Amino acid sequence: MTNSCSKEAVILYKLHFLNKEISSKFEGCTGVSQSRLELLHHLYQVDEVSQKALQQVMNIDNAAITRHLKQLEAKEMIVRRKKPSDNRITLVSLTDEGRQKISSYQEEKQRFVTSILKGFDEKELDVLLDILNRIKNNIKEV
Amino acid sequence: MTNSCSKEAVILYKLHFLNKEISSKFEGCTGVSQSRLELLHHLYQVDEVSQKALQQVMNIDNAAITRHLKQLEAKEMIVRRKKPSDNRITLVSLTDEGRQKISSYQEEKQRFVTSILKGFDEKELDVLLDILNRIKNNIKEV
DNA sequence: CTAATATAATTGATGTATCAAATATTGATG
DNA sequence: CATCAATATTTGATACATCAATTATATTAG
Repeated sequence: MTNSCSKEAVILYKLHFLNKEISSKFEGCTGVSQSRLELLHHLYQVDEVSQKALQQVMNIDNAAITRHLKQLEAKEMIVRRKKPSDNRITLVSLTDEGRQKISSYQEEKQRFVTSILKGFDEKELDVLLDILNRIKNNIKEV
Repeated sequence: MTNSCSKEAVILYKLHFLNKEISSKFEGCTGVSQSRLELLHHLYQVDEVSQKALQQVMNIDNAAITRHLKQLEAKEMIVRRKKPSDNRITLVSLTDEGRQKISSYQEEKQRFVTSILKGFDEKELDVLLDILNRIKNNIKEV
């Protein structure tokens, strides 16, 4: 892959590779997947949300939300109830146990991310953030 | 996700998000997944390889290789045969049609990656490459 | 030579994502 | 009010990855 490819192609390849590695290690270190923790993080910041709202903020498929929540419900980390004023809508909220558990996940995550970005100073982090934002904007136009 | 998080955590999140977007658009633009094209690219550069060797260079699970190849074989893009001197080993090679098709995939990929990295000059690409390499090295030690 | 071990590939179970179709409920219109 | 359209969620089919167990073959030690 490294030879006979444009520099851009190598970057794309490395991004892909990196992400696979990160996802795998993330789960190993924190005990939860990135997506799952992101979902929990959103719930952490509110009292109650509809699945629809969750789905939109997470930019993930409806079906995936349903399935995540089903599992989290089974583990008693969240509760769901129908919105009284509109029975189409399901409202989701964390249980107390859920809320507690997230704190420790977040700590693990912070430890993880610090080690991944070890050796980067503030200025470099900003450069990287800027790069990621620019790529994100480029993607939107594809 | 953007609030109440360390800069590092935001970067991790954005990397994750970016990759999801890229994967999705990549497939839409090129008609093939990143992994699949990477596999084909490796095959493109050699005459014949064992599945084992493919698996190692791609850093992907054995089972995933088997299943990719099964599909590619069904589409007549590759052929497989047992290595005569060791029947445990399966050797894989592209068909002529496979070889042709890859060329057009690669063109699409180049178009795609160029648009994703639009606005980045040579020096910035090097900076990004360097960053990705450093992160990769950090991950190895986690 | 035969039993134990190692290697390569495959298969089955599982996790997480997608899309498309089905279901339930609400709202709006003739 | 009856029907039709819109909205939220769920389910089923598919894709692609993992791990663990299985199969087939080769190698090695006794």
